[in-house]
Amino acid sequence: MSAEMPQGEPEGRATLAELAALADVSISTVSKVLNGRAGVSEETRARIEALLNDRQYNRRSPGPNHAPLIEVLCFEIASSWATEAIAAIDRLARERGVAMVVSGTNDRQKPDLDWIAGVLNRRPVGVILVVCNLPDVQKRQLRSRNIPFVMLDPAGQPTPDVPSIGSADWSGAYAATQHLIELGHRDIGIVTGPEDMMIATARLSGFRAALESARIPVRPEYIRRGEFHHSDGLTEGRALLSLPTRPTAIFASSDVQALGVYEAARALGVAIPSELSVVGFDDLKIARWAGPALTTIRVPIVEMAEQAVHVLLDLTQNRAPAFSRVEMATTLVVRDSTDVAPRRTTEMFRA
Amino acid sequence: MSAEMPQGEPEGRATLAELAALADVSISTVSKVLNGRAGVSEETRARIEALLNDRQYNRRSPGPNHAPLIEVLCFEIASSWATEAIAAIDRLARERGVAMVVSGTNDRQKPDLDWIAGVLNRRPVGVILVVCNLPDVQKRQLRSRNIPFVMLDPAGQPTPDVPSIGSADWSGAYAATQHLIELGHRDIGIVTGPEDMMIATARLSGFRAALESARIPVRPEYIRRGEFHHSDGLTEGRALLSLPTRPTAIFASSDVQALGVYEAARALGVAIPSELSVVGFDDLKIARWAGPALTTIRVPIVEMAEQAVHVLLDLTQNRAPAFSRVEMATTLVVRDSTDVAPRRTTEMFRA
DNA sequence: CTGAAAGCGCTTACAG
DNA sequence: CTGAAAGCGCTTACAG
Repeated sequence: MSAEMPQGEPEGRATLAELAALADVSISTVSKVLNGRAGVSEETRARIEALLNDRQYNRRSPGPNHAPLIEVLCFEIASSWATEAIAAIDRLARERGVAMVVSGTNDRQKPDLDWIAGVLNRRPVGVILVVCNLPDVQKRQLRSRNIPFVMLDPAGQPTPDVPSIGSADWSGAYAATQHLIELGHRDIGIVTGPEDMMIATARLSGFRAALESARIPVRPEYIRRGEFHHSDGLTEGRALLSLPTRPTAIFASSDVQALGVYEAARALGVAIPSELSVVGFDDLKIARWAGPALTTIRVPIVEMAEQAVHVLLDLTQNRAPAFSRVEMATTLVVRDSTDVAPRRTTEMFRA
Repeated sequence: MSAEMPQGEPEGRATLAELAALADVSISTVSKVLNGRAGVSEETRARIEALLNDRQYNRRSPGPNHAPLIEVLCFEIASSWATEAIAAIDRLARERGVAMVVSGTNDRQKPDLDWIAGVLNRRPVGVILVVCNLPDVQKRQLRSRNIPFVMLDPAGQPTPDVPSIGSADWSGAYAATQHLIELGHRDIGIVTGPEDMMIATARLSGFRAALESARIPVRPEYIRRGEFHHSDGLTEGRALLSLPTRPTAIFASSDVQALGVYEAARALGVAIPSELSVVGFDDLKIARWAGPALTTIRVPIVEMAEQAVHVLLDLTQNRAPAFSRVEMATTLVVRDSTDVAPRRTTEMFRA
């Protein structure tokens, strides 16, 4: 037995075999639980999970060599939204002496195949999912290793067992639309986000509800589907503005989209806000910088990110969070891109 | 066999068995070389080491299965520039199976006090400094631990012993200014970046040089200092446009600044580009989205970030990089914010 | 749902 | 110096 023996640790970390003996099951079964595979009764799974937890399986030993990490998985890492969230997470995590590993999803809603392997290897304190979700297997893998996770503005139907932090998208969209209605607009178009994203659906739904409350019929041709990108705002904005009865206001489901609508309007010689009012959603920095400055719905990204870090650190200390889902209030920010509706008849004949 | 199978990779990473076959030795021998054990002839060892290197065999770092990490330290993590760089680094690093730890500097040019401690603890494969620098002590700490580092667009005087990747700022500024001169502008203002940042100095210097080449005197009141922010573009832009002889063109040292100049012009009722031409620097996405679309100097952020990762991974394998400093070419991108100089006296006539 | 068994990638003591 | 063989920790297809 040479000095190379790596088992210098006081207890040595548990092996599957030991755990199997303790739980009175086979090694295979422990392995399944550890990797979130199916084919284990709920009871057995619970017993083994408790054991894994108890024996700190594969858990980094706390001590001088412990550099705590938070994993952040982002959909569209280069988007302004993700950027502002990352910056906020970084600031708060740094205060707590926790470093931040950032990964992109390669622009899909689910992580790369080898992402989870890296995470399990790194043994982070927790995981924050920014506008993306995890397959169930991976959720189970994280849970069995006692790595908590939180969703930030989840795109899919939030699962009740995962704490998630969102924004009040429906009421934001309602407020945006109401603002336009109060300005006298009746012909209001919308560029939506992708159908499979909850936030897009919520925004569309809030838009509809506000119109219905005001007894304004919802015209199908005024509803245009798109992604949240600039190019979608441009394409769908152009489509809306080329309609026989063109809308006098457009609600874009994101600020970036709204800038696309700006470009469409510019190209077609439609003046904002005198001939067309535009409302965005998010209140990114670019909303303030646009010309004219964009009226939009403020999503409190920084506060949301801070919540996410707090909840995660609570969970890390095995403190249950106070909620499973919270939606932070959105607020209407009126700037220069919205104005009273132009008079239909005169405007139509001149154009 | 479900779709979850993680072994879907076409090539997978090399196994000892494969390497053994290639080297025509036993698995045991490869294992010995891999772990620095004695009992292998120098010749065999060299052959196998070459192979390991060649096949990018995943060397296990000290500690139980260590996942490789790149550290990225960013000045102003939420800036568009940093964002685009981070996204590019992430993409490339992920391809190589390396994760990315991102830290902000709390908006100073040097890292937080406890940053280096975390880095040494995490034992990253290397460090990328995005628009920031390290105190000498920390450089020495990294060197002594064999952790290579690279500067991306360094703000300070580049030290010859640290590989750094920049952009051709001087020639970019020269090209921007020349473009304005060719359009007939003579009264050209500039909003610069902070004096202590090399890139700001280089851009100002290129501006001056172009004017001097064209024998246009440089008026001191046309040179306004600022940070690279929107607010500086606004403040200094307003100052320039309020001058008795107001400039007909403004060169902003960053795109974000240029949008600030847009806002100043809007506030003062100065039309772009008919009454005022504006050129930016960076070619961020927002440059394309601005109204009018911004003429700017393209800095190849993505290519620069990729270079940084490549150099770092080269250094990791103890291969010296091909250079200590490289500046990637910038290019003039003409869009809609620049036009021929207005005739001083009849500037109201243009439609 | 459960576990025996085959197997994988790796390490190591040991015979040649 | 070299490699056959035993073994370790783990995963997984499959029989029950």
